[in-house]
Amino acid sequence: MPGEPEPKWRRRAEDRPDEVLDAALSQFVSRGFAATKVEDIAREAGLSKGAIYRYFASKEDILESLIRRAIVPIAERVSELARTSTGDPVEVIRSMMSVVIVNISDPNTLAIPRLVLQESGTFPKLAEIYRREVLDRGVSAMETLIERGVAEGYFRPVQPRFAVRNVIGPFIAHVLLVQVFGMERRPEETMEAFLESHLDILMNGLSNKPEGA
Amino acid sequence: MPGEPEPKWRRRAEDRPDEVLDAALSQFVSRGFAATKVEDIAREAGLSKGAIYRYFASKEDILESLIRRAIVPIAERVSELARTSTGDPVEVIRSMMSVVIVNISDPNTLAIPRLVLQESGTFPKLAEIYRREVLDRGVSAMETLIERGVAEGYFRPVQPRFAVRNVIGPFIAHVLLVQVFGMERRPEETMEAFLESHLDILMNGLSNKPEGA
Amino acid sequence: MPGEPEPKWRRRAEDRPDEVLDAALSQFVSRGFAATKVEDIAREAGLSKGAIYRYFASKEDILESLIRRAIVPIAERVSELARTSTGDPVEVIRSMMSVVIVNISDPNTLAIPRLVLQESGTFPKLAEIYRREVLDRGVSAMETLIERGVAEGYFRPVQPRFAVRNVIGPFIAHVLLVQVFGMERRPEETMEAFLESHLDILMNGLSNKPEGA
Amino acid sequence: MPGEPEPKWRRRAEDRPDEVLDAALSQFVSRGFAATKVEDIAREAGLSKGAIYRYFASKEDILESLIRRAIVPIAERVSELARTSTGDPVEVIRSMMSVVIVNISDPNTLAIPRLVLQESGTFPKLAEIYRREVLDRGVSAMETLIERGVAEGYFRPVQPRFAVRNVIGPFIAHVLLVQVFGMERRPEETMEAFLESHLDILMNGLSNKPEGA
DNA sequence: GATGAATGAGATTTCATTCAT
DNA sequence: CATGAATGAAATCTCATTCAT
Repeated sequence: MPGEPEPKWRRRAEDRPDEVLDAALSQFVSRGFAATKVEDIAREAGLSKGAIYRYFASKEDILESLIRRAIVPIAERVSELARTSTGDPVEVIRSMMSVVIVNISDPNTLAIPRLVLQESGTFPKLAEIYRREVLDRGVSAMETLIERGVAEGYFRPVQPRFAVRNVIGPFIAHVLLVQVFGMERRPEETMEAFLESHLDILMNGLSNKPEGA
Repeated sequence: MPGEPEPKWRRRAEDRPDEVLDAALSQFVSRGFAATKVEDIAREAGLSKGAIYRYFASKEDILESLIRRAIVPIAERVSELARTSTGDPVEVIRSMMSVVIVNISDPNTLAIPRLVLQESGTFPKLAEIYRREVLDRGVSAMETLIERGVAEGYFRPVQPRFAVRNVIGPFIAHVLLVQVFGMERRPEETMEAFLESHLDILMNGLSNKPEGA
Repeated sequence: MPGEPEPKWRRRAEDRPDEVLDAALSQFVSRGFAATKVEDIAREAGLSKGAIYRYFASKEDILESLIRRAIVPIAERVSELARTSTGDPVEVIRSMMSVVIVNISDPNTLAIPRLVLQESGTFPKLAEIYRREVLDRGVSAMETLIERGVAEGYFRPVQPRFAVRNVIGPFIAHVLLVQVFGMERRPEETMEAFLESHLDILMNGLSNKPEGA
Repeated sequence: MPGEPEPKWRRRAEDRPDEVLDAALSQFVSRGFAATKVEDIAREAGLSKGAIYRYFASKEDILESLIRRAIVPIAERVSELARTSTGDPVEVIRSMMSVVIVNISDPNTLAIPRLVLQESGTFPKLAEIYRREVLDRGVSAMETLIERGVAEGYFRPVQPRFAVRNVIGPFIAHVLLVQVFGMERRPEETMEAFLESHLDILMNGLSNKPEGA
């Protein structure tokens, strides 16, 4: 004898697309695109299989929309970075890295490049979108920064196009080892500690050259 | 013995599994595991769909076998590296990197970690095998090497577990940018040039510390 | 009364069903019943999908209503024909044919038998309705007419049940060839010219019998 | 304890396509293309749903193949007709009509034009194929025949392009009335009787012209 | 009433795996 | 043994119909 009939569903056209993408992201990342059923996404998004197709034309469309949605804020952040890059390049790099660390720590942000990586074989378009929108901009901003660092005497005369790899590579390695391959991490190995180590080695090198040598 | 007709269609049965794995590798990498049909593999391997199942229990079994087969020589090489690691650690790292470069340049070798990466979402077992057999050994060998470098005064007092990321990360970044995301590479950007740049920055750092400062 | 705003979006509810049927007819004919979506009909009728179900119980109900609606005037016309059939049967046939020609030239009238033909496989009920309401009456009226023609000496002693086919068949052939199969029509091949040719051959035959032979 | 294990299925790749088309024809005609499930066809053809797709790319492909297969012999017969058309055109027409009657009496042959008619709305390609391969040839052969009949004095000076409709129309009317709309047929109304009636009316007309008038 | 979001049954199509030949 | 025809489970996508708003 409940007074309220409790409706079977609710109309929420506004919020659905984002909810579907959220659900899809989580499913794609944990099972891979091919192994995720549209019904899995629907269930997690809290609606029916058929309703998904009101918002997306196909499963592949969901994937692509997902990547595009995630890319917008990243691209904006990168553009901003390129503009504000004045003063000691080391400090710029350090603050950039802090941003990266924050993002890397958020599974949902990290999920995007993971997904692009995972599915780039099957959907080359994804890799291309990501490269065009994120990498081309981010990498070239970083190159410009290093170039300036060299020109202004902060850095040794390195080749910026290569040096970029030394800046971002260790992060990628860290994420792969820890997140993808599940290498166990000791308690003291925090992201912050890793950042300090990375910056130290990046700036000063491994070599123990006695001064004047 | 020239009397033997030597039928060309008869190949040694013991070679078949390897041919199947070769074909599977090439297909899996270019289309992804899920999008590859057993028939595709059969066609490329030059035998029939049914024959595949004489050698492998399932499509997944092919994938796993593929990873296992590729891992054996890598693991051996890594173990050997750990043993022969005497003398100037810089030289050891340099020669290791040369080996890495050779392997990275071979699409079929590079294909393995790519594949593991691609399919780790769907088959966590793959990531686990790869980690256990390759990363755990390789990374710890590298750690040991750095540890010794620090102990013997070659290197500054860095944390080996972090420093490893600075050694391998730039390679990973390079491969991802170029191979996965298709960032264009200028003619002068050879692997060898990159190796020199990486080693230089890794050892000496970016920072332009004036002597005596 | 010019003070009334006369909202254009409000149409008389009693017109709606007819508008739905008009829209459905046009859609069914051009795409077939199965390939027509209820939403297509709704869009063409200028109302929403849900509103359709206020007037019709199901898509099939629309189809059946459509046929029934079209059949009423035809059946009436046919009954009238049977009554007014006095005097020279040739003239009756000629005037009947004129009516047929007018109707055949109107795509919407022609659409009904086309639709019945198209969907009779899936919905035998349609064929049955059409036969009972139109053919049974029309054909038997025509039979009666011919019978009288024979009895009164206008016609040769033919079998009315067969002769009917010679009267209506050429029209059907014409429509099929031109409308359904798109056989090109020369400018001089007007409906009127065809009617004259048909009547001439129907009455006088093809044979070139010399008088008195 | 039966000695023979009775295999679940049999390999008969040679015969399958034709069997599938036979089954499809029967299903399409009785239920319409859209209402026929691929599984229905499979069941009637005696194999599984999936096996259908070894021989045909899609359900639509089955339909098209069906029409094409049926058209080949018809087109050949028509071409032959055009060649052998010498002597009294009335006799040619009579023998042609006999052929038509035989074919019309075979449900499977009649099924093809019925199917084309039914599905021409949804698949205009079908109508086009049928027109190009059958009608264009058949109709023009008939036109030529009539033309010759007129030229040689057998026929009155009719317009061949119209007269064709008087020749074939009554057959179409007959088939539609009887087969599609199920008008009941009396025992004496055999195909042969109809043929004689049709020929008589076609040649001599309905009109009861008193000799010498 | 009208709307169109949501449902869910069902249809097509794919393909790993089996097994007659 | 090899082959590839055949199976059948499963996945994507469609759309008539319902019902919250």
